[in-house]
Amino acid sequence: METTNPAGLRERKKQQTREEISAVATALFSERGFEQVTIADVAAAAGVAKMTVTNHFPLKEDLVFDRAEHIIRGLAEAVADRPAGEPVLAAARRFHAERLAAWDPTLGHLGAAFARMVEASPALVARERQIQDLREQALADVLVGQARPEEELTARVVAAQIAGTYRVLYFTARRMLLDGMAQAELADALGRTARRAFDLLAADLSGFDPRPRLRSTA
Amino acid sequence: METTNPAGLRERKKQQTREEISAVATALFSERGFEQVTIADVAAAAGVAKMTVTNHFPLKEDLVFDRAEHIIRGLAEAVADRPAGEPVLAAARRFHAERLAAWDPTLGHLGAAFARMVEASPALVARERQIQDLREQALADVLVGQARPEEELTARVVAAQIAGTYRVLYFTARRMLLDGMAQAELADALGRTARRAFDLLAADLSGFDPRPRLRSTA
DNA sequence: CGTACTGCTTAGGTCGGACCTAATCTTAGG
DNA sequence: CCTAAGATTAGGTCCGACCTAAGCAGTACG
Repeated sequence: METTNPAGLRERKKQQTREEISAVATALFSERGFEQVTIADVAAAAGVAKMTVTNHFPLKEDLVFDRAEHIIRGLAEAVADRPAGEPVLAAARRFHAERLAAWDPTLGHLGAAFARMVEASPALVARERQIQDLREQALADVLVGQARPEEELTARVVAAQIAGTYRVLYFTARRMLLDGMAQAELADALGRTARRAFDLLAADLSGFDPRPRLRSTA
Repeated sequence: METTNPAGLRERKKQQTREEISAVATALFSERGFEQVTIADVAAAAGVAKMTVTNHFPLKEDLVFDRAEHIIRGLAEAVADRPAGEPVLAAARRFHAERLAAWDPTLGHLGAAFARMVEASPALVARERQIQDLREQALADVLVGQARPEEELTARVVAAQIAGTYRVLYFTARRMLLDGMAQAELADALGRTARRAFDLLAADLSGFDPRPRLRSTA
């Protein structure tokens, strides 16, 4: 039977094919742009059949975001597995700090070339947002599952706030990259920004009004 | 010249065509399901050329969400035009209450049949989320534009929190509809839920932990 | 009041992504 | 070995997105 032998030759070859395709695709995409490369191009360049590409990557966008599952599940699992007594928000904050310390690029810092490629393609931007929506969904599912029925709304609002903060931090990292910030500086800047963002999350923002003074109409 | 005569016969005919197409499409979609109807089907049923459909509705999904622009801009404009001295969160809360009082179905209560049609189609669910992301973007643009540079992060976090709350309320309305709640009850329930959600937004949620007591692993 | 212009609509395409079926080949396990 | 499982292949269909050129119906202006 042997469906998922972790080290079987079969499985290794499959992964090898998958990574070969992914590597070739990323190269083509950053060279010519996502929309200017067809799946047939990728297949030809990788020396496999078109169907093999779509078997490994059901959507063309998956060729770029091949760690989507990891991004989607990570936060939800970290919150689900948090130590007893740790509030949800603290767990989310800790998880972000941990990922940042491990320099996990799924927080948004996959490199300037990658960032430029994504921003140049509406399809990739849309897919990126969808992945982050799914991450919010996964987190909400965990929280709703743990909450009493009368807490469901609170659980969903908390999930939205946490996922929203992660999203803001993700795009902030992207903007820093595109502005040409060096990696050494980026790590520090991201850490500081994350601390500020999570502090804001816990703070009372009901008085926020960026326009209290009169200024000429922007 | 006369490019946009508001009451011209030309313009009226165009709107008439647009609405005819939209009506025919909605009927076909709720009858057979979104994916089971092609653009050619819609064109044939409406008695126009395929190109006419795609001229009025660049994406197939636009045949369903033809008020997208309205949804996207409404919140941002309400916040941008808020009275002097009114905090952002208060404006967002007031706008939601106003739209609910006017029974504006873009808050999520477009009818159970509509809700079922959307939920049955991955493409429509994705488009719906994208519209809500664009709404967040629009709000963030307004707030960032009004804020001082050092307030930018705060502005983005606030935008994410408000848009997140709107999204939670939207899907809560959807769930109520799908659960078969009657319209009379729905109006009331939505109002109460909205008040609770906006209260949560202002409250300190940093202690939220739906699992403080030990329960057997869910 | 007729004519020229504008721009909505039409016809008939191309392109590419998503999906399908059946055949082929390779490895794992009996 | 030899068979079952499953990865890969070949060759196709379908349909949404997009294009160009031509047709046609209101509008504006002389």
